[in-house]
Amino acid sequence: MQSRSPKITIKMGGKTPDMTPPTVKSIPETSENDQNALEGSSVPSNNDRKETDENVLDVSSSDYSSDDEDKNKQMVVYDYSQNGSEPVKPVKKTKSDKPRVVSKTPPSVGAFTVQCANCFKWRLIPDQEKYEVIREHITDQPFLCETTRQWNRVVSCDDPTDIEQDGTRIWAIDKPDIARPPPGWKRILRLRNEGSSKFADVYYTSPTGAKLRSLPDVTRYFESHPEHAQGIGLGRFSFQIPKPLQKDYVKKRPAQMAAPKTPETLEPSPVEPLAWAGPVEKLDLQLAEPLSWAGPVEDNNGMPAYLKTPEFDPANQAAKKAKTDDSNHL
DNA sequence: GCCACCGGTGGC
DNA sequence: GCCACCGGTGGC
Repeated sequence: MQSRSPKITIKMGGKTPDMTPPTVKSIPETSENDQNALEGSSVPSNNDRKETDENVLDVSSSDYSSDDEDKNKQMVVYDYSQNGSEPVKPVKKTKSDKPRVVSKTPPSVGAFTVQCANCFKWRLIPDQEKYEVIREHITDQPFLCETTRQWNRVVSCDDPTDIEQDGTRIWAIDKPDIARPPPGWKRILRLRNEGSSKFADVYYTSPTGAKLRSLPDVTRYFESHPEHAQGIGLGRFSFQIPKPLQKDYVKKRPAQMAAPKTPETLEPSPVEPLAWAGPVEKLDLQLAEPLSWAGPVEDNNGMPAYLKTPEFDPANQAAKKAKTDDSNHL
């Protein structure tokens, strides 16, 4: 096994001949977990959530070049994110005279991949169902290259990785050990567009076609359909969503403003910090690109050109808000 | 800060 | 009217 972490680099947004080696840095947040995963420790460090053996989804990015929206959108999932990197945000600068151009179609999951616990190479999983089977017991039954024999594929740790983080997709960390949906049920993961307040939504469709988006929903459903509740515990349902590696994919909630300390003076406190939420500053971020749905994973080789080197250093957040796009000019 | 949950609504 | 999608927030 490799000594150090295989690198994950996500690049997207700009096109840049790679002048820098793939930057591999640990993602601030995920990195610790990654470390843990690496060590095989199962203890999530400070984070309450255990994110040790996550899977990572990669939702496509896309290029932004032409007017035609033939972009990729894929999501890939793997296990053991033992590494991290600072994803480069798809910052697209445009004259934002327009408040915002909503309603782009959100990205979709394009592929599932799981990382071998030995060699850390990623193996594509043929379909969601197999992926869910693997994910369900990923902690107790770590995924290995040879696991692919389950679907008659012969691959070993000596073979090259199936897929790389090359900036053509958006990657996200999935939660481990999520139960498979009960028979007749489906678990649906809907991704949101970049800049949304959440990365994705999970819902379940029942055998009767009902769509449930929370545990209380499920409970209510079972109450009204006792006949379908047969031996199905709530433990079979999980609404946990994956976490994007791209740190800024999800818009952060503006910090709560502390209440003014001073009780009062006679002044009518003219102050009013407009809520000034982020549209402005984040603006560049939110024009990601017109994403569209790239097909299945097979084409993972025909990667569109938009690679950008992440000069972005996780360490210096400063750059974040500033124009990252300087570097982004086409 | 994260996440579970649910309300709102624009587009169909 | 429905529903896919998004925002917000309370609780941790």
